[in-house]
Amino acid sequence: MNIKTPSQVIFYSIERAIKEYRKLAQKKISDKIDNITVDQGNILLFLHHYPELSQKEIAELIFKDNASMTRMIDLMVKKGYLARSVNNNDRRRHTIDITTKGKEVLKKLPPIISQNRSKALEGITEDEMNQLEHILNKIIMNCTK
Amino acid sequence: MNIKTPSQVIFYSIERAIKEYRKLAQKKISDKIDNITVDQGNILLFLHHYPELSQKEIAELIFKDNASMTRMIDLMVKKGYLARSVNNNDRRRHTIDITTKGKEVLKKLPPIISQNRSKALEGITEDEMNQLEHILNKIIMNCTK
DNA sequence: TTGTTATATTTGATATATCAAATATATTTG
DNA sequence: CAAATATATTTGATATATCAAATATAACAA
Repeated sequence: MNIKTPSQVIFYSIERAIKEYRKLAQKKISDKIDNITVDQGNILLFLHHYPELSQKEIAELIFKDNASMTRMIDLMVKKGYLARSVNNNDRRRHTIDITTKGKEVLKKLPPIISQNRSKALEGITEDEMNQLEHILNKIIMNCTK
Repeated sequence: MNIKTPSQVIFYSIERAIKEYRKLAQKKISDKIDNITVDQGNILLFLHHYPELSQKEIAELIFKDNASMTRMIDLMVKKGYLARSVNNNDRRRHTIDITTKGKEVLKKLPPIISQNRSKALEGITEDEMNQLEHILNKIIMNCTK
């Protein structure tokens, strides 16, 4: 396969970068909190800031499928981090509440996440981050339009 | 959550970009080839170029776990794209051969992939690709070192 | 050569991804 | 209002991700 053109390599790099970051993030979270995945942590954080979110809305925010979201929330309910009840304004929707156990996790999460980001972005300038953001947005637009 | 700093957003963008690209790629592949996933296509391509690859080596190339690789190859054998046999030089390893059915897929794959890349990278300069590559590599290094 | 250590693959358990179909409730239209 | 359509969630089927433990073979060391 000799020398690869940038376009051949670029998606490998994107994929690898996010996978390595997730691996790091999961490791650091597991070191300090039992039984929580990166995605479960994200769900807690979003629900904390926007308590009214429906499953569908959370799914969009963290780029998951509705079916995945049902199962993730199921699991988090089973583990005692969340409680699910029918929303009386719209009985199709569910209201998701964070339990005391979920709130305990929420206390520990932010510093870990911010350390993970710092580590992963070490030596990268604000300017580079903006470039990265800008180019990735182009790719996202190209793929979704 | 008001205004987000670049570092808060960047991993979301990376994740979203690769997910949207994968979605596009899978759709375009499924349009023309039955019953093949993006990853299965990648396995075929790598095996085509490097027939001697072991499962472990393929796994590294496409950033998969060994356990995932076992199951992916199992499935591809079951579907008739690959044949697996013990390597007589090292009986721990398996030799993976591409079947006639697998070769049929291989013929159709490259133009689809190249179209997908072109679409996803439309309007992005070579220079931007190199920048992207460079920054992503920094992230990868930071996460793995 | 035997015991120890290393490597490749598999298996089990659990979590997530994705599509399509099913279910329940809301909303819109004739 | 009744019928048609839309939306939110669930379920089933299949694929992949990840860790840890098991298995088989190879390579090395005493």
